[in-house]
Amino acid sequence: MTAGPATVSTGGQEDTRTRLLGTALRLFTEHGVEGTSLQMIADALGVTKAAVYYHFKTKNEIAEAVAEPGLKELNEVVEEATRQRRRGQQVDHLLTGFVDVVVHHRALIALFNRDHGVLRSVTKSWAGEENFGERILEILIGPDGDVNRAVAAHAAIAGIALTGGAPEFAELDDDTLREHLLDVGRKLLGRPRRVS
Amino acid sequence: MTAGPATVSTGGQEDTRTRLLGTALRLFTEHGVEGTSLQMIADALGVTKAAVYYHFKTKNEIAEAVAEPGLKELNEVVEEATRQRRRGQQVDHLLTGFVDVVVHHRALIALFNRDHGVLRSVTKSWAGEENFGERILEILIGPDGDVNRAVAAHAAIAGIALTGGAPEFAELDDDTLREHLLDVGRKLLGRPRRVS
DNA sequence: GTCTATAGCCTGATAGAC
DNA sequence: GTCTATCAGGCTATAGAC
Repeated sequence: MTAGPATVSTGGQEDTRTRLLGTALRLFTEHGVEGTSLQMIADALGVTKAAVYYHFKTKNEIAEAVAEPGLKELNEVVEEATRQRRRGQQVDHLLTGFVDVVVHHRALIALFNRDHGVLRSVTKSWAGEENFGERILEILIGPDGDVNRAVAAHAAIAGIALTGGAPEFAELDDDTLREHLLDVGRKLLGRPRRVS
Repeated sequence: MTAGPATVSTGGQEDTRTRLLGTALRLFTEHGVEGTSLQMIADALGVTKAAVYYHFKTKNEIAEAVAEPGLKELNEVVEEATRQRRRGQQVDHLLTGFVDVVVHHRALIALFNRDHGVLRSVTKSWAGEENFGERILEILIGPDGDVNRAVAAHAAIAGIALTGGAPEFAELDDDTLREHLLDVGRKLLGRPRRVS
């Protein structure tokens, strides 16, 4: 929010682009991604479809750009978790970090749960970073993990992401939702509750 | 499978319809629902688009018809669970029944995970039966369930469905997958392992 | 660099002829 | 019952004005 252009060397170029992403997010939230046409975005901006096409070559590029903040945060969480020494710390860091990202960007997640399904948009590959969804599962499962552990890890990621974006819990405040989602992860991954 | 027409009083009418559903399922599995056009279905059948429209008024009707066997089974599970006397029995019956349906129809579930997300196609309303996804959650949560229980139940349904349809576990045999998915549900819902 | 105008091709969907 | 012809609307693409 507050996309202040400040004094960027690129000048007003970012202006239309960010304005476009803003209204795109608004329309996506309102009508879903598939339910939002480029025409609607163009009309809301007061420009033509071709003007939209100039900034983003495809509709998917717009969706990716909208999702980027959340994916970027999640990527940082994964990298931080990888740098942890002990395996228990890796799992705990990843779990809490994942839940934080989900809670923080739950509006975004609710959006992508509508059209794609989470495993496709969150767990799959991201622009640049090769499939970092697998990296998340690798850390959670561990080197000596069996099938049971793999199923549990998979269910944890899917359950947390889908539940975090569920409209039923949209009114819950961040802290409460985070605590309950953490509980889901801890039950499935067998991590004890941290002393606070 | 083995859609034997047998001797139906309606004559050869069912023939084209079932043939259509068969190829539709095949194409859906291959390219996803959104990725399959009516043109592709018509071409694969050797007919025109309008011929397809004669049997199904809309593309969604085809998808619903393809998903119907699984939804029908799930509905029976819910009704059976409702008839159970004690609440623990209701939860156990629903959990095992849900896992059974997921495992049995995992190809179908994998299909709908791709385009909709499970909570939209499995948990939402079904032709005729009003939103029976809520009925599932009601039973799992129970009359005196708090928010923590609601989040756990939601995560259990989502986690089981998405994990059951995940391609990573497609090669697993039914019994193994069922056991691990049951474990997920038991951990989240706090049900002890049944003595076998 | 930024946008308008226009067009191509495909989709789901309808109306009406055999 | 089945198909031809046709429609409005979607995304993608190019040409050219400022």
